[in-house]
Amino acid sequence: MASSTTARSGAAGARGGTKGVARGEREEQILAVAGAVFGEQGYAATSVADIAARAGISKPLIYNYFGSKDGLFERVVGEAAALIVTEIERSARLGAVGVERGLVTLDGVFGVLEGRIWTWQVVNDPTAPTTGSIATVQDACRRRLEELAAEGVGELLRLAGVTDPLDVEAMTAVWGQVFATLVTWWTQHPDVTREQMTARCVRLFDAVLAR
Amino acid sequence: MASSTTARSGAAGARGGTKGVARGEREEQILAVAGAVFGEQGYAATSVADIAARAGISKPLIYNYFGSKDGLFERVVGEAAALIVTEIERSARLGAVGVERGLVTLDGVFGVLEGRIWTWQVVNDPTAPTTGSIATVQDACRRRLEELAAEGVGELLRLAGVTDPLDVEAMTAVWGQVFATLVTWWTQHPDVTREQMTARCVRLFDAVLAR
DNA sequence: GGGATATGACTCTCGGGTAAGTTACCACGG
DNA sequence: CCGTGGTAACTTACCCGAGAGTCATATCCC
Repeated sequence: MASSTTARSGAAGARGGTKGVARGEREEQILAVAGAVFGEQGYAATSVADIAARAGISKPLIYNYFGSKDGLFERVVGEAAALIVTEIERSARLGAVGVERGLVTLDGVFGVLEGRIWTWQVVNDPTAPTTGSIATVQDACRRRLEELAAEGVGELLRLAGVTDPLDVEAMTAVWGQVFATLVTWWTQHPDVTREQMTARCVRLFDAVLAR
Repeated sequence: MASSTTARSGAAGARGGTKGVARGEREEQILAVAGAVFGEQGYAATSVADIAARAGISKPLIYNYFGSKDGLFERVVGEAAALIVTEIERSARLGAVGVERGLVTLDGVFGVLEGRIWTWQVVNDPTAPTTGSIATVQDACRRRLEELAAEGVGELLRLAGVTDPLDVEAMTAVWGQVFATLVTWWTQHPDVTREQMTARCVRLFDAVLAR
């Protein structure tokens, strides 16, 4: 029964078998590699085979651990979103108001992202599926940022005598993108430290905003 | 050998044949449909078969006319980019300065986009190929906007005493995204007229910017 | 009849996902 | 100290559907 299963193995043959890496360890390794690759190339342009190759393992192992490409991506996004949301909630609790609050949040996010820029890219990946549980996770994270934005923006505009709800809505969208742009700009300038980046934001806000 | 080619056609059979539509006419029709579909779903999520179905024709006809999916998309993006670039160059020649200039450009772009919002989506499609001639066309269009932005932003910051080149670079990126966000926000609020949108921009700039 | 316009049915590649088998580690009895 | 079986980790080789791109053929107008 077990004598000559198939002629599959041949000379070189299949050489599967454990490499002595425990499940948890392997899982973290895959998540780290997947985060980097997804962040770099985007969800759509990344194949599971890519990640397997970069991690030095085979594709089915990834399916064994995460079930599907989406399952893997969801785990990656989940970790990333948790990191960011935790940070912006912490920043919100610091009690800064108005523009100051925006700056504090930016600084906090810069801190969390140091050395793991893919975190931001992955949560804001425009090529990710727009429906399903992945989108749910991404949306939750973005909505949290949006909430913070809406507060600060509403206050700012009220002071300036603007009350139209659509005005506030549009401005909130703008501020959200300003935030994202500053973060993205930073991720593209690796030589700039977090402190320098925060100082830059302060300078620019001072120069441009009427307070 | 040649007697009975194949049993391909059968009873119902292929029913090709001209429908009396001239080449130029058909081409414009396809471009119009393709623009709408690409703008709505994005490059990656759109199949050539989708466009053919929406246009009421068959897939090979599109290949006959445009050679490839990329060829078609490039034509669509080319038209869209030309429209936008022409408009922002026209706006630039009007001679407005500083914040005023930004508002004039926004208003002009709103005007051009009325009733053809896909124009904007297609040029800024994040799922389009990032290399090749398509990217070249998109980049040229975006770079033009960036140039305009750099001028206005440089001036604004100089007045406020900010001269660091990286500051200017970052702020230019921010302004570019603010512009894009306002346009995108408008495309998502079809009930808002161009005039209302321009007025909104004026209000928001007044409220927020130090002039 | 001839050329332009049009199509059904096909091929080919890429990438997600799976089946089945291979190897290493580990506990335990002798 | 040496099997020996059970299980967890791992791989090769495959399936299958979607979508880009092609070929041979069919119809219409002049």
